[in-house]
Amino acid sequence: MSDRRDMPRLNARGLARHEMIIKTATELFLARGFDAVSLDEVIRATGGSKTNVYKQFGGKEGLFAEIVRRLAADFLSPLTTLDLRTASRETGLAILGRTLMQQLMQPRHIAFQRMIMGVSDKFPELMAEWYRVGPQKSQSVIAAFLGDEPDGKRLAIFFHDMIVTDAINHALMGDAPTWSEVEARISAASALLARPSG
Amino acid sequence: MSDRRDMPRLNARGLARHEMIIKTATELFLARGFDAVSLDEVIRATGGSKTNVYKQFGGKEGLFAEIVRRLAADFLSPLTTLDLRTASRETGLAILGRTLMQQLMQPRHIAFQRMIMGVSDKFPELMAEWYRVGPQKSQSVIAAFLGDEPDGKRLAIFFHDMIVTDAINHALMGDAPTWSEVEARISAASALLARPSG
DNA sequence: ACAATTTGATACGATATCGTATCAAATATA
DNA sequence: TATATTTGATACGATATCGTATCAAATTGT
Repeated sequence: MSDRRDMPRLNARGLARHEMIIKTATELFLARGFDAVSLDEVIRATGGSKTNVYKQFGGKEGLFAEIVRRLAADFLSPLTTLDLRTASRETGLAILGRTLMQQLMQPRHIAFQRMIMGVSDKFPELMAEWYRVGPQKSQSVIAAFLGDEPDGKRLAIFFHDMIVTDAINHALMGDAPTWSEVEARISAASALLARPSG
Repeated sequence: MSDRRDMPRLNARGLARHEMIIKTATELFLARGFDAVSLDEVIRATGGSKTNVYKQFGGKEGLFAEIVRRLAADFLSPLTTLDLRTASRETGLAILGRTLMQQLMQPRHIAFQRMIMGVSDKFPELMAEWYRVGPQKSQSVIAAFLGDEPDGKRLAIFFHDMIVTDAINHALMGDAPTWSEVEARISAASALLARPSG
């Protein structure tokens, strides 16, 4: 329903404000969530005025949606540039796992996950979009590496959730695991799935 | 810092109000989260007056904390009454998994998980308490069934996260898996962990 | 250089929140 | 029965929110 008739064509100044609003609001939303951040606060921190937010994004929810979409797409970009053609099954899984976890354990991503889950009832479509470009994408990359074996898709989900879930839960409650603990789990999970019929 | 000097000794009426407030507020918080529910609304739906909330719980946050503690402890109670002494490793895991997922896939639990994760930055200790009586408890039961094998604790976490994570993610975005899909995952995970050196 | 559009600063209305305070009604206690 | 305590209903102050409206300043295009 976003009606673009009222959208001004952006100046250089307007474009700068557009990006600045997104940048500032991103940090505020990540730090405190959607509800706890007011538009007035975003504008105080950004400069300019609310005019921009309402003309360019339609309002607070539109701004939030734009921010979530940008963030979600960024976290997993390193995963697509790996070349695993010479790696063994176990080694390849371990490399995938480490690359993935290096991204997901960043405080920004932890904050993002908290933010998106907290509003998943209010914005289910945003959560769905996150899932597609987040967990689902990771699982696809893993499944592609596993090849065409039966149940490859399910095994990819298993591997993903084995190495990701508990670490993120701990991080969410301010008790992130050490990196060596993360690596230990990746090794164990890789070994588990590398075995013949697995 | 909850100072109990101002807490009245509860009447029969007072006790009834105490429980009624918790019951009403529980449903409201589950439905819409901590921030979106106002105390005035809780009282409108409960009857009585805000006097009770402030004298008995200290305020909105105290009420929320009490509610989270009660809910968290309830979800997994069925898990402790299972007798798996005659079950094979694979069958026992499957039974544990099904019992667990029957609880976790309930809409009330999905709402609870969304609620607790959304406020995990504001109330990290509440999230920690949830983790202890939730995932950690489940993992303990699973580990106990697996016995004293090396890495049993880690395998229990793996099994738990393999069957739980993806289903809950889908449920959170309003796309809960069918029960037969849940069972298929439980079977696959049980088989995976039932193999000799697993 | 001048007119049209976009952006900035600010004020406003309507509404809502939390926590406290007041005083009347109901209940418990002596 | 008389007194003390708890509960109910309500009002209040301070503060905050969103979305809109107004009008001046800056920038763009002709």
